[in-house]
Amino acid sequence: MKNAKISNAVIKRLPRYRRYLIELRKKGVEKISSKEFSNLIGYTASQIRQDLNNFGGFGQQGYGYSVDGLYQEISAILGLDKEYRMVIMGAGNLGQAIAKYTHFHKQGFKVYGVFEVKQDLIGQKLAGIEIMDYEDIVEFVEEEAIDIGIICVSQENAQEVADRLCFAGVKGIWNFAPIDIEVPKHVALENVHLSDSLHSLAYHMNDIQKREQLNKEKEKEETN
Amino acid sequence: MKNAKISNAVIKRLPRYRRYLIELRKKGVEKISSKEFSNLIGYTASQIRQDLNNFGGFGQQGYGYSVDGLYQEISAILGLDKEYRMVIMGAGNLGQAIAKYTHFHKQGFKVYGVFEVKQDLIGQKLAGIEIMDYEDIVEFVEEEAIDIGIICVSQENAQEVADRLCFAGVKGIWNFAPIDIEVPKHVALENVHLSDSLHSLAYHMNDIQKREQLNKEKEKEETN
DNA sequence: TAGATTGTTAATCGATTAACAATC
DNA sequence: TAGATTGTTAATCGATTAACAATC
Repeated sequence: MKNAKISNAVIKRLPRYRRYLIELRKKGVEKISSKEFSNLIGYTASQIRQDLNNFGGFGQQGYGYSVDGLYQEISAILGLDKEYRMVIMGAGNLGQAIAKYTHFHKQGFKVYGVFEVKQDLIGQKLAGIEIMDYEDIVEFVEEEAIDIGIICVSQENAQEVADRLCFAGVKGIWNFAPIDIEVPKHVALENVHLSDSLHSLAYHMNDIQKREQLNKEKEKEETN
Repeated sequence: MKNAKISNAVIKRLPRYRRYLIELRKKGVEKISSKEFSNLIGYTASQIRQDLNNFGGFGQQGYGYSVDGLYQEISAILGLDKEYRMVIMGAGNLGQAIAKYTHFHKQGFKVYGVFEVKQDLIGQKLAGIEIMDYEDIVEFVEEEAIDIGIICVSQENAQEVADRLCFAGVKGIWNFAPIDIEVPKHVALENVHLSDSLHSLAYHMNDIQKREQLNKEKEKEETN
């Protein structure tokens, strides 16, 4: 159990557990059973227990789980008890928005620089963070011990930027470019494909409408 | 086969297929077999054929799939042959970035208004789009036949904004607030939980490091 | 001790992969 | 016709759910 590979399905649920635990803590709830948690979060009690037991026995038979204890455990599993040093690649709209978005900063994910190729942007400041020359990225990552590179450049440049970041030694890449980039296996990669997400939304909207249409037609037939 | 519910795993792969087909088309490739496509995209040939056959027989035995034909089919399945009328809720950093991001506009997802409660922002323009009073959202959605509401407000206000949008009659909600909102079942919902994504990245970074550490220790032991 | 709820094993379900007959 | 590759059925794999003994 100690170093078995955990399935990605489980990992993707952890941040969600954590969000609900934060809310419970705010409300002053001290303990919760897997059944109560199930009613709240919508996963089965069985799945909750199964998920948590991948990492250890955090509960207590006959009692349940300590809300704060579980929150601490999940935070540690995700590595949120550490700080992360980040750079943003690309000072376009998305890069700027992320630089300004304080939400991540509060959670220990801190932006130390924004990198650009456009000479007119270099030297300016974004929410107190300097925009620097893309040419200086490797040196910066090494000297500032940067952990994460956030890719906010165009599809065309994303792979080259990723290569440069990996060469410089980042441990993780958060990719917002609408393309599948490749990274060496010792670098973690997380994609945020916004277009894909929007396309998926479009599908579901149309699917709902198509089903409503079909139901109406069926009702009509039954009336006849 | 015609109106069977398609699993979400399949739907999530469709935009990715489509992206690769666009690239192939750009390169002038006219036909592709499931095996060639597999090498390119990284899914098994079997899965590709299985996925596509949920919607119909788009291929031809002994030949393969027409790149352009398949692109058209998948676009139609996703509903990308239509236009979508959108509003952005919240003119903060994220709302502003999305308003300015032209990528979606080019794909037929058009923003017709940004809504805010902060009086000092109302009346201003963002990339040519007017910032309007949140109080006027219901009327606007009805009059302008808005399809999609994009939620870029704080966690605290997200549910109330979603309720208002659903009441006004949007068909889909694209939620960027870091909270699980609830919508009636006739409204499609797609979440972009950026924090969750970042937390998942943190996990994988730490997991890689832990494994490297373990390997090193094991090697040491073997040398002794 | 009795009741509650976990941790864990076993059963089920769904999704992916393999195999192959159909057919271009 | 022979070769290639699909569409589809069957087998496998992994993830979810159910069941229950362990234990607080």
